[in-house]
Amino acid sequence: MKVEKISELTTNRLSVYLRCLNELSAKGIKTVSSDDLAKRFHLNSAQIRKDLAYFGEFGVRGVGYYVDNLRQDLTKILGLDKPHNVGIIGAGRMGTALADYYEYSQTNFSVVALFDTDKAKVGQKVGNVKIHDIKKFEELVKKEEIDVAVIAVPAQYAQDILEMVVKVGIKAIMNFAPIPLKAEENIKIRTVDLTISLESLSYFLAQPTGENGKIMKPIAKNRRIKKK
Amino acid sequence: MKVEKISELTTNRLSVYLRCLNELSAKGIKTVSSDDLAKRFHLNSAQIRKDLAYFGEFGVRGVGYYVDNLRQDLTKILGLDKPHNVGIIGAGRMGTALADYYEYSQTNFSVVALFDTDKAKVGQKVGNVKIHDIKKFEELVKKEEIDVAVIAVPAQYAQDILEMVVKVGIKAIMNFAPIPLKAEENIKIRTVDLTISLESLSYFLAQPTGENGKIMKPIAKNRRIKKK
DNA sequence: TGATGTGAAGCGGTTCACAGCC
DNA sequence: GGCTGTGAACCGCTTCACATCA
Repeated sequence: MKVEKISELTTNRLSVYLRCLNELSAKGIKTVSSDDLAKRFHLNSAQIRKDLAYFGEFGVRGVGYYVDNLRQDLTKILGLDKPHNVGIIGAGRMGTALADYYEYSQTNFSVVALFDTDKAKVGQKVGNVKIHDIKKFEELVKKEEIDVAVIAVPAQYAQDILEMVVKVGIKAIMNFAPIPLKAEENIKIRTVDLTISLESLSYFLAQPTGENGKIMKPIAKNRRIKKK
Repeated sequence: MKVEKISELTTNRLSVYLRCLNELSAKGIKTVSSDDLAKRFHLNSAQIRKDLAYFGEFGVRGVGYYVDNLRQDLTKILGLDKPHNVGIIGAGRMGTALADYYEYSQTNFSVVALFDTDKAKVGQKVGNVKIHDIKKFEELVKKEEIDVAVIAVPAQYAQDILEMVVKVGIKAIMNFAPIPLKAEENIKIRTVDLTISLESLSYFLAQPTGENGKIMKPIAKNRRIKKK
């Protein structure tokens, strides 16, 4: 077992493995080999083994992995056995949508408060979640034991909001503002940038495609004739 | 200039560069060097130059890049000068939130239709966008010239929906179902998995942190004592 | 002189392939 | 015999460093 730092790519895949195992478990399957798992879900068996090996020896040679044991182990590794309270900052379209979405997805995260500067919104509710004045953020973080913040404000305010959030002691942040945020090393920021995602589809659609539909090459766009 | 295939990492960064240039342009700045750009926005100057070099020679040695020229070039490379019509499949929380969100974000994408199987939803409107019966998908794709699909249905239906979407000739898909989808090579699928994002925060919060707050190492979770 | 464009080096993640163990 | 756990090979992306050119 390695004790080096684990790549986020690895932990993301653990989430995927856990889902796969949940499916298998629901089907009543008791053990699974890395090869079997890989074939069923279009994964790579060597990668599964390597990812798991970072955290311990979960398999049995000649047999594979015990589905339910591994499910429990991954749940614990991912911290999905501990509850967290979420505060969403920005009660605009994105913020309210996320509040609504997360409220009804059964996870270990529960949304306990929304925050906004707009007086007209403060006091209203989205589902069962109340919208508070952003000035009450610190107070609510203490009272509701919020340990995760979701930033869903316009890009230009995002960095300032982040700094406020960090100052209050929150260490895990999900950012939906289309801008990369900067914080210290020990703060975890996960940015979901829907604009970049759309623009990557736009790029794809803008490509000239060959017979087989594959992207052939970029459009030459030189303003000058290349000497070499 | 290279003509190899371009990594998605590169094109994602082009989106970022374009935003940065828009900011500079708004400030009235006319030229910028890769070093300057990198320092202002916490990027890497060599990477900026390399990314741009895939598409042509946009810079002037000894000067840098002309902000407005480069903005235009990137806009064209990313295909942001051409409009696209989007159909969102799944008028649940996620689908309606996205419809609402995208409708008011000024991009070259416009949401023209929502689709659902639920008869109670069909006929209703989200903002200005009507919800249609999923059976009318092909018809609407033709009529409204939809060329981008957003999949916002529960995980278990996502793969089937994808296949329906592809069959109708759509080549660019954004997937919000928490499951990796499989399609042919010439189809572009961009998956945004909010569950994995949350679980990665969960993992982070579950880690034992040292003095400096850094993640020290994974929890040893071996069921057996390691022999070696 | 100053900044680009780019080959080469460096680095991290993935895949291979097999020794070791059940 | 079968499957894990893992060193080694491989591959692709990032960063360096400098020849090139306005």
